[in-house]
Amino acid sequence: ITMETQVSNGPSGTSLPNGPVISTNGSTDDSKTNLIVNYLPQNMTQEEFKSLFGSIGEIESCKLVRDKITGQSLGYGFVNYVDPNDADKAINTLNGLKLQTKTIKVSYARPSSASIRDANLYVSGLPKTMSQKDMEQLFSQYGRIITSRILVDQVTAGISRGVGFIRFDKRNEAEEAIKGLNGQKPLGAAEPITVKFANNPSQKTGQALLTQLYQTAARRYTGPLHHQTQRFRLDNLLNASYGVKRFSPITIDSMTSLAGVNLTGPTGAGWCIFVYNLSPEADESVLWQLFGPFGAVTNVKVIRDFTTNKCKGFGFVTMTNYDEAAMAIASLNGYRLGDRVLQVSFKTSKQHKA
DNA sequence: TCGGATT
Repeated sequence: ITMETQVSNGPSGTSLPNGPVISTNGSTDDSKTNLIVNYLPQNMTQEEFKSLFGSIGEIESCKLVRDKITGQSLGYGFVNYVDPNDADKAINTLNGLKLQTKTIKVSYARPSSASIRDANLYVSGLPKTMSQKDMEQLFSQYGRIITSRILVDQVTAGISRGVGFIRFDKRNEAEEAIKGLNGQKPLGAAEPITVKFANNPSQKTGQALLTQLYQTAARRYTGPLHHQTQRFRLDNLLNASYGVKRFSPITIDSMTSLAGVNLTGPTGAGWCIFVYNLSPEADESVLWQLFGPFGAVTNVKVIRDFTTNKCKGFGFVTMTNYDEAAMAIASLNGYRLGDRVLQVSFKTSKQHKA
């Protein structure tokens, strides 16, 4: 039974226990007081959130939305004011406010409803030349777009990574967009795009979650002392690596002269490392174990054959900090893992050499 | 012997 059915015949202004005021048409009417706030800084706390929006006027309720497992902020929240005028004032004064690296967005929240859930799409294979506006234009034929984004390379600042997100107002609009656009080539594009429902933010591996937690904690509490500690630890690791057997001793300096390396840079958030000569049985955990000791690892991937599901002999590791990535490469290139000698280097952007 | 990408 839905809430609407329960209260639709009740008198105007019926209050449910602990609940909002229900209007005669059966829906809560907080459309003029309830706001959604997006693009909050990752480290903002519930208290800071409440304090910021409480400075505008009396708050009926507010909630910073956090990950169920880690408790980490998901970067957005809701504020319900008592007075609609305060909600209006909050939009006018706080929308577009720059907090740290983020520009927050403050707008009226859409009424909570099952039909607006799971309406978020993940799009990949986009032409690098396609702008956010182009993408919106392509998708807008299927419904009302609430938010959209194209992910860009962090260093070249602005080059599209060819992947993005589109949130529709309604789930059925998102479904239609998948039917209409998945596997299709946009106007004049060479490759078809992939359109599917986006993952939830908390669908990472346990290890990746731990890494993210660790990194967030490190960012929050780090200081000069911590940095020095980290350096000291890396020096120890480097010294320890002298004992590693190598079939091809190589220095970081000599690596930079290798073909393709000059094209290397951090993609997304970190430095991508190519690991070759993994066994067919290799899995992600071996990469975490090999690279984790050198510093912050955000992602590992073992490339497998689609049909056999066996490792194709190589994988990728993304590390946040250049120094740590360089140290891992210097230490693990030539490392003997079982009966194999690993080759480890920064990933090149070349397809492959003949 | 260099993928796929999850705000």
